[in-house]
Amino acid sequence: MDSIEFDAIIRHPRTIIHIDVDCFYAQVEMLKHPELQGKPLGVQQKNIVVTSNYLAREYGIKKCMSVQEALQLCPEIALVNGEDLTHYRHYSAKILKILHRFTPLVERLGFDDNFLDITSIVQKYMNSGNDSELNISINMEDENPVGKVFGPFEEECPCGCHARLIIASKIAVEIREQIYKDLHITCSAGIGHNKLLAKLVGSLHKPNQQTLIFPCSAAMLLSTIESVSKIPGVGQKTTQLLISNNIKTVDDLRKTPLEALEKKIGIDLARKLKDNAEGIDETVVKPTGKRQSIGLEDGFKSVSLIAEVESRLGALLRRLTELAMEDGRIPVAMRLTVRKHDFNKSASGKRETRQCALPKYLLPSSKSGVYDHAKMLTLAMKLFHRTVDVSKPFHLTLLGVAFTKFEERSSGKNSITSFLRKQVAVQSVLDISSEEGVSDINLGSPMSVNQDSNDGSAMSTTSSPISKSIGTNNQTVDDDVLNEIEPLPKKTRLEVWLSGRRESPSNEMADLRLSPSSPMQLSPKIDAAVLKSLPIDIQREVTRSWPTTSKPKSNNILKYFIANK
DNA sequence: CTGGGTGGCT
DNA sequence: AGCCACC
Repeated sequence: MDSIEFDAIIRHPRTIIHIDVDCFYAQVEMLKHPELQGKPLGVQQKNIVVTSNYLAREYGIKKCMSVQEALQLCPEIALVNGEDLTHYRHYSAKILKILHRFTPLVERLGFDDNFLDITSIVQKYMNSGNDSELNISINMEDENPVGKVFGPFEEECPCGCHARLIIASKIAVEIREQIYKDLHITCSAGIGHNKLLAKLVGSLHKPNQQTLIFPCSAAMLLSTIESVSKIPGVGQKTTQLLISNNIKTVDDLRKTPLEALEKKIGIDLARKLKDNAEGIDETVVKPTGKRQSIGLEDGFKSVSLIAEVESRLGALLRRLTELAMEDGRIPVAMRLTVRKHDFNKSASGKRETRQCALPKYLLPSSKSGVYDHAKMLTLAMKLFHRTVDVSKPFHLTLLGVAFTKFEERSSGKNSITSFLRKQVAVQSVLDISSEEGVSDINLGSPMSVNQDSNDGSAMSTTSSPISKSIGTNNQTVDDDVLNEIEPLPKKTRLEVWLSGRRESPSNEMADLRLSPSSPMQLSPKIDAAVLKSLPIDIQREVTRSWPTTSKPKSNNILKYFIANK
């Protein structure tokens, strides 16, 4: 037995707390809507109730249940739209700040799931009865843990972990109390000597509770969870792989010899799972740094028109650049995500992504402080054309855009890189201005193409930055990427009209929505004229009925304007 | 009739 | 770039 294995089995040197915010989205929504206090509440994204408060759960509402199902179980449930994650992100950041008061060793999984390695904090309390930096008093006299304890209380482990875990349970109370005091948000906690145990044990008693596990109960806890799918890291695919090998429970996993398992599922996975089955997990708490990507997605029933793709991407990009500004770092790559409608499966198809560099001149200059949204959209559309063959009909069910790499800034805003970047930015502004005329390119007005009047007539007399830059084929020094873009077809009236609509996130086509009870907002006359103005291939595309699971659609352009949510 | 994010591995 | 996983 080597020393690592030795450590894992009879020494338990680390002390880990897992903090899980109770039904996070639902709690945030209850804070936003105090009038819903005491009522069952669900958070809805598209047709899904992604989470609910505990009152709603009493009716049997589960995570990611369809709205219809949820309403059947609990007709009086209040449903709140949770597609915009801004508030959740906000609270998540506040929670992280509180956790950082205790230790920088915080690993986040999602917005509401955190591991803290408090080994050194516990050590300080063990040594001196307090932590000089962490100004929190802990009752060292009481030898009993706070909160629940999983498993029988057996004799102390010779490595001394019992005392450490008991102190940790008191620190967990402090953490939860501080989060509640500052934010009025409740959390549950799990305390153990590794991440696996801390996470699993914390889920035993919720909400607003905490549970400790001593190492001697580890194997028992793992037996208790039964299904292998409960092991963190074992998702749908791995579960199916294991089940196809007749392994359903953790005990099945335990009974399978390592050598046999390695042959079935691969050496790495086999070793990890065999360890986990015994409650062994040596993975470290990896402090979560800055996000590696910042992205937004929008899902929908179907998008088949380039104009709508452009419109939706424009909306996503505007919000994305806001997020990037909040983040403060400078993105240097852009990724586009699409999900194509899959006719073979009733469920959603797989995603495809395309990435490209984000040229420096697209970044906010220190002068204007804004992104050039028009060129960003042009770049995103270039990625789109690289992903989707628009010469054939396409039916997308999701569009996403993300910034995926960020400029390293060695120091603050006076660093040499920052200085150079400003010079470049200013230079590129000058270049554009001198070639196009300052009045034509409106750097200070993001996405003017989409923020112009709702009345499409304005668009016919004012050229957008996009059409301008294409029409003049401008060759600024920094156009090394954009000048490769094949010229977009001149905008049709339909496209102009569509892209000129004011949008709201996830509701871009609201103006186009037709309901049986409301009069049509698009007159048949305009309809025909718009249709005629389309290129012939687009006409065919727009008027073609595409196969669906339901009855064939009529050859009427209006159906493409009917709400797709 | 399945959400909107993230990160890691290959 | 895709797959898988997590919340």
